[in-house]
Amino acid sequence: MATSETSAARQQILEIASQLFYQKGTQNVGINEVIAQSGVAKRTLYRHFPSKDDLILEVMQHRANQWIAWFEEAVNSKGGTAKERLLATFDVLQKWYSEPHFRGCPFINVVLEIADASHPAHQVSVQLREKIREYIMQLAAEAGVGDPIAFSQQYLLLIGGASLMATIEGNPTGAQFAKHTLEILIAAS
Amino acid sequence: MATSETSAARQQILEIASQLFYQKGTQNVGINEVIAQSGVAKRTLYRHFPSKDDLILEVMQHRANQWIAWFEEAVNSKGGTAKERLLATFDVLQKWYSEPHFRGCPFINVVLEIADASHPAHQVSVQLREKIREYIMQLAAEAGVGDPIAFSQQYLLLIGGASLMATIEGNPTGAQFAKHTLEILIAAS
DNA sequence: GCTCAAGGAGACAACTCTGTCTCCCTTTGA
DNA sequence: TCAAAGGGAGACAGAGTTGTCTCCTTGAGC
Repeated sequence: MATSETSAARQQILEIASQLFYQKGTQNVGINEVIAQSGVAKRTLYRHFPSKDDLILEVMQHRANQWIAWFEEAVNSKGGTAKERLLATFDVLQKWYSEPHFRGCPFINVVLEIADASHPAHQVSVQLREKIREYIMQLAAEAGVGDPIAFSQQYLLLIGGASLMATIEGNPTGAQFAKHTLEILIAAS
Repeated sequence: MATSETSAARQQILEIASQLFYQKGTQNVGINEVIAQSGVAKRTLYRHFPSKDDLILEVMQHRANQWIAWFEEAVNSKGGTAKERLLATFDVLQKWYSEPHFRGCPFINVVLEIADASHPAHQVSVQLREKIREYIMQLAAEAGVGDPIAFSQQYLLLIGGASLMATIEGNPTGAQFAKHTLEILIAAS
């Protein structure tokens, strides 16, 4: 029997909502559109998700888990020294920015789309940033960077800046500027 | 006689809308709230601004003009060498991030809040970024930086990253990380 | 075979939003 | 003096939103 957590309808709703929320923005997608695309009854959606905000939260949590796993895996599979992997992060990101349906970093998008800072989905993005920082800090320590904590903060600046450039100007090459900056930071440390 | 461009009601609407849009987000402020706070009739608002999108556009254009003038003035008044002024930009920004009612960079906010990239207000932010870049490029050239164009792009990364950090984490100290990074970039050029 | 949860279909309530419209008053320039 | 424009107050249309409710069907485990 399909339990409440693994039911096909639930998975379908999450998948469709994830796509729609990303492509059009959470605020520009109505529940009616989600159920129409999912081929699911409204009653069914509200049985699994008490409110639209709950649905948004769960979609973002799922997306964040997927993203960090994908990111670390993509970087680690590049191999090489820790320094090489640090630099490779921006190659991975540039590929992401260049994907045909890229419409900005979903975690930046959702924070700014939902102006209310107390919205739970806001925390998902903050926590993801922290996970990224910790991963980078580890790589930096391994690469022998002088102050890995400060370095990881500077990294957050660069990844945020590059993602913003990709989002606002639709320009994926911010990643290369960031990579170049990172190289200088490592050399100077 | 108060012409259509300088009328008191028009100025009042722009001012109130500017505040409300910034504090709560353009999408979370209704026309009814703008007119209630402005003490103006709905008919009057629509006489001056054909639609809410027109109002948003005009508010953002006004804000962008104000911002770049304020920024350049604040930096130039710091005096010192071109290099010192370049670095001082992030002191100016940190002060901005620390203001009591700071709620993120309004130009980043509006782009991501209005998910539709074809909205005219989107262009205002893109153009402002370009104005910032040109201003920085000039300073960089004056400071004897090797490649002022590439440098100005890297600067956009840093200002975007710092503004994002201030917005998402409510942490104004991103400006100091950015300043430190900028110092290294200048030294390495 | 029976029970009960999951699901489909969709009406409906109770909002909110933008933009239009009417009616009337006030100010000002010719 | 008078016409025209600016403005105030607010009803209203029309579309949109989230979330609730009823009624019906299906299927799996006991």
